[in-house]
Amino acid sequence: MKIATFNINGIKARLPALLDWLDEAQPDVALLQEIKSLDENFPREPFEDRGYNVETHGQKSFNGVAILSKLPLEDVQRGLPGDDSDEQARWIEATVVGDRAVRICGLYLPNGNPVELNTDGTPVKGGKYEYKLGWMDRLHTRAKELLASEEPAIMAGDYNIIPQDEDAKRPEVWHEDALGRPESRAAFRRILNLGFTEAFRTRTLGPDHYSFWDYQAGAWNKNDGIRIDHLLLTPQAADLMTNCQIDAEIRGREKPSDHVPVWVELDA
DNA sequence: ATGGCCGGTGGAACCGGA
Repeated sequence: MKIATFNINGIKARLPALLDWLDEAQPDVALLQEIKSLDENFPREPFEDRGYNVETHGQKSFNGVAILSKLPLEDVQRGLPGDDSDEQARWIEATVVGDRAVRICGLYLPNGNPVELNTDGTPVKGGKYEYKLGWMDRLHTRAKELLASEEPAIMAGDYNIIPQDEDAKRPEVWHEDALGRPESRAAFRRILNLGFTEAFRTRTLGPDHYSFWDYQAGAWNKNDGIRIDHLLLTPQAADLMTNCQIDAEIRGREKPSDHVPVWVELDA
């Protein structure tokens, strides 16, 4: 079972590029972020024509996540539990049944900039950085539940976290940024330390592996990127992993997203 | 060499992104 995550930065603008990649890469499951679309405006037909089941969790203008799956999707849940006042569409999960059932969660973790801190170092209430860290606390809670199930499960998406300095071409640029600050990295590690496997780094070590290049300042041409799109696997899923890759070349194509797909293959 | 963006909204700038 090939499972990919891809922040497409707008379904309407990305439709041709997304369909080209789907036709080539042939993922069984694609988790999409930043669809920037209401559910009723999402163009389902081209995906259904290709044999994908489509489940969306969108909102107007911003955010929005979706699951495309060639296998049936069961028990679809929308929204990350833990805060009924949170109206941002950043989480969707469903069970995909192949040879085995796999619980698959797609997420778009808040960016968190600008970072606003009180003099004691705590994030300012109501600010975007507090929202990011609070969202990660809720993710930690959901992650514990997934582990407790002792089933194959995956949490994949745009984490907006640069895990380590080697995950950025220019690490010093990110040390005060919400994507690379110590508090952000610690919150990510705290989730990993529950027992998750970050798929990419089990198979590929070293620098110059990125999943995002800014549209500005020729970032792609200079390979001035960051690695912020991740797939986290429960032990039962990690034991099934046979491959994990970043489709970086997609970034150099016509009208690309600023992110590229990252995928795993599970023997499931 | 240097500087450099893009999508959505709504119908011009502005917000949000990372």
